[in-house]
Amino acid sequence: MERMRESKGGERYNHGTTDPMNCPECGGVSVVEDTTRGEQVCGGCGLVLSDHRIDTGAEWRAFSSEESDSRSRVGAPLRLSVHDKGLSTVIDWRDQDISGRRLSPTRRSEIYRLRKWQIRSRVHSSMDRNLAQAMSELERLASQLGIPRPIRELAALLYRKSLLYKLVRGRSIEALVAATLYAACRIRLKPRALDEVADASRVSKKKLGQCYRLLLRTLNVKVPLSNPVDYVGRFASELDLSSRVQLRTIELLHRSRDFGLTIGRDPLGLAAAAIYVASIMLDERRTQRAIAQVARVTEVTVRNRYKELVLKLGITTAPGGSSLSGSN
DNA sequence: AAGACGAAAGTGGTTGA
DNA sequence: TCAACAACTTTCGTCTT
Repeated sequence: MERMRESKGGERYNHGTTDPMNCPECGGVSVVEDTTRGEQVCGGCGLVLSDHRIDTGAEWRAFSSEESDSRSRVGAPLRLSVHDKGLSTVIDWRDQDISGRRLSPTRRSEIYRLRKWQIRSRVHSSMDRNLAQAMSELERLASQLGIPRPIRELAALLYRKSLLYKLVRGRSIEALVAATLYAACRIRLKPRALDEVADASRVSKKKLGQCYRLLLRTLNVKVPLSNPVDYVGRFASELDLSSRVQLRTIELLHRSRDFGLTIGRDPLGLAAAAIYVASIMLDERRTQRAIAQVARVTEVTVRNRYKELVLKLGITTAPGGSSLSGSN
């Protein structure tokens, strides 16, 4: 019972959002919500994962459905990718009240003072300044890579955690932001190539890789092994291939995994080669160069994987030349 | 001419002594 | 710390369609 009360090292987990991570203590995934206490507790070892959770439910009671409908709350949802979670007050620069009337001179000087302090207080600590900068970099990077909102929010959460662990010390904000985004994509099974993320940010691939590994080690985040199948959808749509080709590609990848062809191989190259084979099989041929470009590997790698695939899966080249047929 | 193929040399990361 | 190693890249010449 005593164990239930201890919160890990003064750390605060995200409040009011779903934590996608396992328990840092036992790695368990069964998280129990204790709504009366406002706590999130690991069902495996009893560690309190977060306390002071925000009750997002209504604070009023309604006794009829009309009453329930007539009461509501408005406002933007909490967003972790905005440094103050979108909660801060904004004082307009216009000297007008809500209905557009001009303010009296005394009122105006009062608002002027309020505005000044509001701006001063918004970014008050070094941590907030860091967050503000990091979150704008995150937005820039994520929109350049076309990464959807939920993954950005997860990246923001990872960044907030790494700030708590003081990982940014001695590293560039850009590198850590890029690393959190890369990790978030992989956690949500929408992996991007390390190259791709490094290109979009001003961070070298090496730095990015170092930051990423540090992130995993320190935050104890479990990232699923990168699976070539996860790349198929994106590559296929970039190459304008039909869903038939996608399905065939996935089938080929499953079979090649059974043959042990995937061990130690770059998943990007595997996905590329499988797409190449499937595109020929289903008569939607794309060139090795085009596929290699999309997958960010070289044609040589596509060729090598393709050769292995054809050899081990017993796919034969028909006398006609370019058409391939599987032997099941 | 474009695309595919293959050889050779070079690169960065991992492993084991 | 260093050498060996596997996987991958780059480059370039040749063959095929």
